[in-house]
Amino acid sequence: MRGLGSRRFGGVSHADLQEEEPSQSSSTSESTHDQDAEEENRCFGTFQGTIVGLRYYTGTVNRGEMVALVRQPQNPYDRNAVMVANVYGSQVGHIKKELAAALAFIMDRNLARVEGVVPYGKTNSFTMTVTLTFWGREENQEAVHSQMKNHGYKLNAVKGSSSAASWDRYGGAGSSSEICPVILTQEELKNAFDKLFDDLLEDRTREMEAAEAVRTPLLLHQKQALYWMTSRENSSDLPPFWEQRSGLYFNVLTNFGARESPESVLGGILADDMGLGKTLTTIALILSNFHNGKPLPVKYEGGASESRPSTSSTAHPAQKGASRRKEDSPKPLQTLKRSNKEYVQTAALEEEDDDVVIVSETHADQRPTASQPKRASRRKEDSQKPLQSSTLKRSHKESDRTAASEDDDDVVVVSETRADQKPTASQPKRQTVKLHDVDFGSSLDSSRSASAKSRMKKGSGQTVKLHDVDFGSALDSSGSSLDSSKSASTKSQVKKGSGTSKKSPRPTLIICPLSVLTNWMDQFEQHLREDVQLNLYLFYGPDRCRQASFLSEQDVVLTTYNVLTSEYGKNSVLQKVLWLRVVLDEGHIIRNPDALQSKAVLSLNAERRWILSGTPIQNSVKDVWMLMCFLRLKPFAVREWWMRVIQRPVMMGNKEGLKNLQALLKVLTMRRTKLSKANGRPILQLPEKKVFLQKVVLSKEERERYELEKAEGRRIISRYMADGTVLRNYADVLAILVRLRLLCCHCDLVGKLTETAGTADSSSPAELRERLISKIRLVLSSGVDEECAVCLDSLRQPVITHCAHVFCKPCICEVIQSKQLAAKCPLCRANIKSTELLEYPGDEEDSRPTDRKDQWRSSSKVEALMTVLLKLRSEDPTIKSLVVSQFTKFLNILEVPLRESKFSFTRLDGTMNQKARARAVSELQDPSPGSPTVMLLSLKAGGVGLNLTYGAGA
DNA sequence: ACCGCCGGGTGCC
DNA sequence: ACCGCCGGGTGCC
Repeated sequence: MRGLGSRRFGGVSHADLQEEEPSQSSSTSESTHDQDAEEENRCFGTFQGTIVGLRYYTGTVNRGEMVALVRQPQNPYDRNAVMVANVYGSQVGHIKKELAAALAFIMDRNLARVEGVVPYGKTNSFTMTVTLTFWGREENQEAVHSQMKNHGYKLNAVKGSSSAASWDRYGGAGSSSEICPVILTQEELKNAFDKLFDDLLEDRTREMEAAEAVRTPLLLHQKQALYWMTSRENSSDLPPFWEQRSGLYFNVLTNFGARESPESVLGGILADDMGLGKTLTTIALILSNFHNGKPLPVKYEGGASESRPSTSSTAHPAQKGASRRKEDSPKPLQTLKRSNKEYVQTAALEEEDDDVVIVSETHADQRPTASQPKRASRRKEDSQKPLQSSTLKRSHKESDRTAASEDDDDVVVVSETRADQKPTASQPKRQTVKLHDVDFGSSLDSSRSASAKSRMKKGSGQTVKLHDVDFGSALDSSGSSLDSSKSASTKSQVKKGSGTSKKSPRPTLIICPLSVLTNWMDQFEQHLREDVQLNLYLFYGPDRCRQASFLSEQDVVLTTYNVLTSEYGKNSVLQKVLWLRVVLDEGHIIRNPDALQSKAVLSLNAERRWILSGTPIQNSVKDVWMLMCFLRLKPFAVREWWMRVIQRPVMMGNKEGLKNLQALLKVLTMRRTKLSKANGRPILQLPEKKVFLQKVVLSKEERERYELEKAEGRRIISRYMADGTVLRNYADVLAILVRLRLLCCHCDLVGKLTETAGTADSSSPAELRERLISKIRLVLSSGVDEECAVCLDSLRQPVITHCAHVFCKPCICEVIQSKQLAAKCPLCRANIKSTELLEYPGDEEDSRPTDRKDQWRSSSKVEALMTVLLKLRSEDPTIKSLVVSQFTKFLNILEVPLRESKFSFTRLDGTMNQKARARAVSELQDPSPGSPTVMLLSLKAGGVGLNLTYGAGA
């Protein structure tokens, strides 16, 4: 569906992604994003057309500026209408109707992509010339020419370098002056990127110390990253490709000019290799750069500190980064003075374990009398939920006046102590809630809810606004357009919304894959000074608090992509809160714009946005678009402009295009590899990696079984090959390969061959169902990390289609819904219906090998492993080992001999909840004698981001 | 639009 | 005059 975007660019926008508004064009298309760029690259010619009706619209264009042509089939005056919009999405006018009649035919049938450039700018207030260029597949050229001819128009041929060069002058989005485009290979692209980042390191050498709340000293390259990130967040620089020219803000790629400055991109991409400390750097950023380059005002246990770094703001490196900010005037110290403080305490929560003390404080100039103790937060703490904290015990009333933001507001601090603390608790729990509220004078509670309400109201008002604006303006739906007065009012409303409480947003939202959730919590614990009281809320689990007011008061809210996605569309509280910053860990996982999680992420409101990713460009340039969308870099949040200005030129080998892409990434990205150097020295000194490859010879019996299955598998696959049905039977093919790999581990891991490799066609519905269920079970229960082809992430609520392909249920349902009866399987193009989806019934808990010890038997691989483990233990009884397998059932088998040999071990696999995972990791890391020395680790659950350091290195 | 088009007013030079 | 011409009203799709 979105493949059509380039032809009806208005349909693809934030509005489309966020609000899920039905697009104006109701047509659907099979084409994918890729095809746009790779196949429609022939220029059919150009034509001088006319834009009319300028005086009815506010959108303006400059000389040489690109415009978008958008079909308006629903236009009541002319169903052939073609609307013209500028880069910000403001309508400029319409294509004259006679020409529109010709274009509509071409555009509706995708015979050509029509791009417009305004060569002269506004010469009168009624009409305007536009140079149209037609691009498309070769086989459609004739049809386009004849259609134009039928309407009395003749395309000007584009031949030779002269016209190409003139096209380039209009914005350089077309072909380069070379007639033959050079297609860069993936490899060349990657090299170009790597070279780019190498060059970058030379001018990214400035450092910044972390705030004192950060305990772990930063390595040099981390200080450099911190400086860079801080300066990006405090930047008032124009976004890439924007320049200020004679009082106007000007986009050099599209030639779009605007009177007001486009918003700076506050954030970017931290693309360091794994292991360089992206997490620590991010934690340091959160603590070190709150507003105006000041540290996050955290409290310190014992009340000894008042967030000291802010008192030395002039000396703090953060200030250098912040100095470009307009309103950069560090608040004088006296605003920090504590006067007329008033502490109120209330034990509020009834939960046996969770006494709450509200400590509030008033300002000198406030009515000091009326502060009423109220229950601040009704968070019902599930004792299972590991609530992160870096402190264990705290006194009842300690409250620090902290410099919170430019507004010097009052800060109400609501904190809580626990009555019965277990000093030894491995999971210290704590609830510290800081309320920011201006007028808490009368009743804390009522003012709070009033303020929260007004904030919420403002928020939804903004949404309504976006729905209401006309189509042209809706193209710019980031809610921050600078162009039209309508958008300007939206913008001011946003400002107001967050300013109702005269507070800038406080919390940072971190979104990460489930597998690294504990890692984040551990790292907060590990890297913060012990006495720092950070309000970190884990937004996870069934009892998570969904109160916007509560979340707004946190310093950090940590959640997963799955939680975010599952709340998306249900009026999620995460979308209501205005975040100070949103951090996407493993941010490349939003690279599929059709995936729900991508849409959910784009819908978040934040001042600053960061993408953490070891591999920001996984496959190609295409991956970058979603990142730019997330960062809200104008004008690329609208796919049309990204395609036209960056992606298509790059894919066609246009040097200018690649240069532009590089310039873009250069500004927004920091990337170091393990081999990178900081100030001439390697940034990382890891012990040398040693790989020992031990080949295990199968026993005779195992080998026979293996060969048998191999022959059978070969037979089945070659039959599919002969029939040309390999794709259709991919599940079977996968099954065969998985079976062979399982056999290499242990024969008991696979059942009889006939069970899974069922015959393909003709069976009763019941048989079909049976077969599909067994397939999905095989795909899922093997422990292989199977991806959903729609969202490219691990399967969530897996379902299997009648064509035997497995997807996340929400993903495939969305596909079906968008295509209705025409829905086809994304993998094999077979027709699919939502009624035919079969859900995964769950693992049949058949005889786990461990359950039947009597029947347990070993295998060659098990023996080999045990030999190694025993040898290691005899050399060093405390040595710790990780045993990794893709197959959780194999881990089951391994438990038996491990127990037999009296190994103490832990286990981490995908079935374990967060708490269990955390316990498994911490147990393994326990250095005391008798602690586990082996961890059984499933590759899927532990493959990404698990921080399993042990010993000195930590 | 410093146009084109429409339709009413008008009618030798 | 069932014309031509004049000049005011008007104007995207």
